[in-house]
Amino acid sequence: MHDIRAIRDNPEAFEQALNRRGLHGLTSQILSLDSDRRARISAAENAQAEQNKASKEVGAAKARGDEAEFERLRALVAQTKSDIATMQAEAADLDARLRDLLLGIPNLPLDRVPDGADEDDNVELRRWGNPRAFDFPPKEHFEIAGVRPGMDFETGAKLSGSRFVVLKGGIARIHRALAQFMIDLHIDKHGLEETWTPVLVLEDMMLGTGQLPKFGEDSYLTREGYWLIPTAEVTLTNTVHGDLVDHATLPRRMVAHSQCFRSEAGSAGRDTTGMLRQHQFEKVEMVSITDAESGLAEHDRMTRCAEAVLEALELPYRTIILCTGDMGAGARITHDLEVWLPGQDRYREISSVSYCGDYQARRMNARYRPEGGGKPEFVHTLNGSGLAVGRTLIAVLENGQQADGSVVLPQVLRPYLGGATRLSAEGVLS
RNA sequence: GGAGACGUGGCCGAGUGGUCGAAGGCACACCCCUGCUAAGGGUGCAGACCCGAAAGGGUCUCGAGGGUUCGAAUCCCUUCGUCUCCGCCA
Repeated sequence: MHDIRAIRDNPEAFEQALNRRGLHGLTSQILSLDSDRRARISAAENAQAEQNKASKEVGAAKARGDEAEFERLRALVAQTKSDIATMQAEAADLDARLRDLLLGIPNLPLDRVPDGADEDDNVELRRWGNPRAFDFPPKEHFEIAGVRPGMDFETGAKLSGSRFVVLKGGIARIHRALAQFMIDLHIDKHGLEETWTPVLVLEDMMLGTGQLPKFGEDSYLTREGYWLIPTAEVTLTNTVHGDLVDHATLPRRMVAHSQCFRSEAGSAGRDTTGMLRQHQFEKVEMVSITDAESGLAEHDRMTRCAEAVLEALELPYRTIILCTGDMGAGARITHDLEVWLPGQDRYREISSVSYCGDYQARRMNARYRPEGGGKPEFVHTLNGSGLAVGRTLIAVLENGQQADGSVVLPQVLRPYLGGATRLSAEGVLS
């Protein structure tokens, strides 16, 4: 959510920044609502001040036993009461409308974010690793002989419908090993705090990180009113929801391995084969809560944390910076990591690392007191995948596949696989 | 699921119809004293919003929403959250 005062102080800059997001004319709408709102508030407050004054005099009159004056003032107060209620209602209505409008407006891109309409305008920052040269046509993950016994889409569909999968045997173990490896790397090498959170949350948390009010159809809502988190960003970030945290505890760097649930409304027909896009998947998520000064540096640090996972797994990738049109609503800048998938012969998103500034913090009302005292300031929040586990599984399988249908696995997974380094063409670890 | 209790400022915790935005403690900031792995004294210190160049003034907020009342942290209703006991259960 945006700071109305910042918009008032510099409407041109705000409008220009929104234009880069493809939004036009919102600023004048906001300002006009805001001035109406303030006029109403002033009127209501002045009326209230008068009533408060009269109320005090009522008490004084009563105390000195002046019944006539008491009755006169009482009647006066009663009379102005309904007027005040009307003015207050109007002010509250305008305030709510302004808030709703502001809640629906995306964050402002930083200057360094490239302008663009869609993913074609994203800018590559760097590449790591060389895609392997195959002496046979590489297959997609679900076509590889060694994978097929352990990746059961039929049973997944029977149990839960499309976009669900059942993993078995060696595949299930590799999947689990990947998640364990990632968490260990982040806590042992990167200094993040391992965190375990609920996957069902209250509605206010979804508002806090920005999934609501605009993107509710992307997530699942239970009968009891709980939302299933689409990412642990929701729970990790909202750990400071409503808090005034001690500055000395910043930055807070957390990592969680969680189930994620997405309805994938709007992506019907995309990535329908394989387990690239599922309704339920696992992700290792990183979240940092920082102060205003260190947010951007933290963004680079977090990007490095995610890149380190891919490098340890020997998976070629590229890091791109998303253009204004491709960036999520809450972000001021986003780095995507795209891993090389030889079966698809292209790079695919496997991590997204975003710096949100104080956008989420305003929604959550999460603040810290600056060092040496002073007014509380909003924290800055960052989130990034480190990494999407299912997609990492795909990348490991496709990049390690052999002509005979077996798969050579990354060395770093060995301790997590009972010493195994290969998945045979029959789907057995060895 | 049954019964009950609770929700106050950064934290703890008093306060049961007006003099309460709210005692006291802790934490924090500054000052004084003292002098060394401590302690003592003083002062300040909730947030949001509105008006104002500022000084300053005003409004609201004691989980949230509504009600009673001239007046609500305090009484009533609803709701969210938390806790305890019982039941069930991984």
